[in-house]
Amino acid sequence: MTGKAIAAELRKNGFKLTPQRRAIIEVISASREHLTPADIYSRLREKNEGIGLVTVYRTLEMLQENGLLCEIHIGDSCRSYLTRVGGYHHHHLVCDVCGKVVDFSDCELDKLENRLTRETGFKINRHLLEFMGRCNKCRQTEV
Amino acid sequence: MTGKAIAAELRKNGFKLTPQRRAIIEVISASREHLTPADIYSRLREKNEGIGLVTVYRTLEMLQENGLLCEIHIGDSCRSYLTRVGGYHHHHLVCDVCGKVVDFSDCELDKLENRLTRETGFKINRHLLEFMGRCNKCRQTEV
DNA sequence: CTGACTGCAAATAGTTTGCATGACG
DNA sequence: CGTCATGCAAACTATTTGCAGTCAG
Repeated sequence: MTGKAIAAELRKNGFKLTPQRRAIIEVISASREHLTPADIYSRLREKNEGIGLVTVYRTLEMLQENGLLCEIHIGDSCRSYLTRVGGYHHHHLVCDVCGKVVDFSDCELDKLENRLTRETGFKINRHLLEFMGRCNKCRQTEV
Repeated sequence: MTGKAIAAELRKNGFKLTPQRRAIIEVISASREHLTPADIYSRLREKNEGIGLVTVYRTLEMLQENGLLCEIHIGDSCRSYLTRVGGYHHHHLVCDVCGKVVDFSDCELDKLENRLTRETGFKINRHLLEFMGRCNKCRQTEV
């Protein structure tokens, strides 16, 4: 999903498109990695975008509510990291060493979900699935 | 896993069994729900156990490193919650409304894991899987 | 005995809120 | 123009660290 597509989506939902929001969307769209709010903030600073950290937080919250970016839980510290914009259902494969993230979408969990629904009486709305390991590159570099 | 089993495991690994640690283990073992560090602390306080919040944090960290309890990510705030002791591989089904947690162990992810390994070159070490929804009871109570 | 453990206080990190100002639509 | 958005400062929450005293083994 491109930055422009996101902007269009926001406009459609009645949100204002400020320079700050554009800048934040651009940074997220341009990155292949996962980013924390602080990461985004510092990248904006490097680009000399006058922006407050508070605005980053508020914009991220807004984007998330609109399903335009997704959360990820990495490592022991379970802080949320934000990955590039999706809009589509997908999951992550995260490298413990370098932090590289690979997306994948077919999680084949329907059968399991159905079984759990049947056995527990839960109405399942969503799920969180993440694989953690070591990427190809890091397998070679580290012993 | 009982509190005693955990104590034995700790002793085996060369950790000291202080009254504080015993108390914390007891609280966790007794609870069927997920608990935050603060939850555990306040329960201990109610039981008039003289204990510091810091000790709770440090003990939890220690237990986690020994694989004696497991983390869970709930809701939007991705703070870690700690559930009853496992030691065995399992996942959670969490109710968004009341916080009830159901464990399940057979996640049927081997096939997916193998495919991802093949396609990405990752060496996958572990995974995080959680289902979120509404439990049987809460489906009836709320509209 | 002695190193591991505790607990206070203070530091740190991350995030949220109040409020006056500013600008998108 | 009105309303929503920004950004500073300050509040708040969660967690970590320094350090002196304490205790399990």
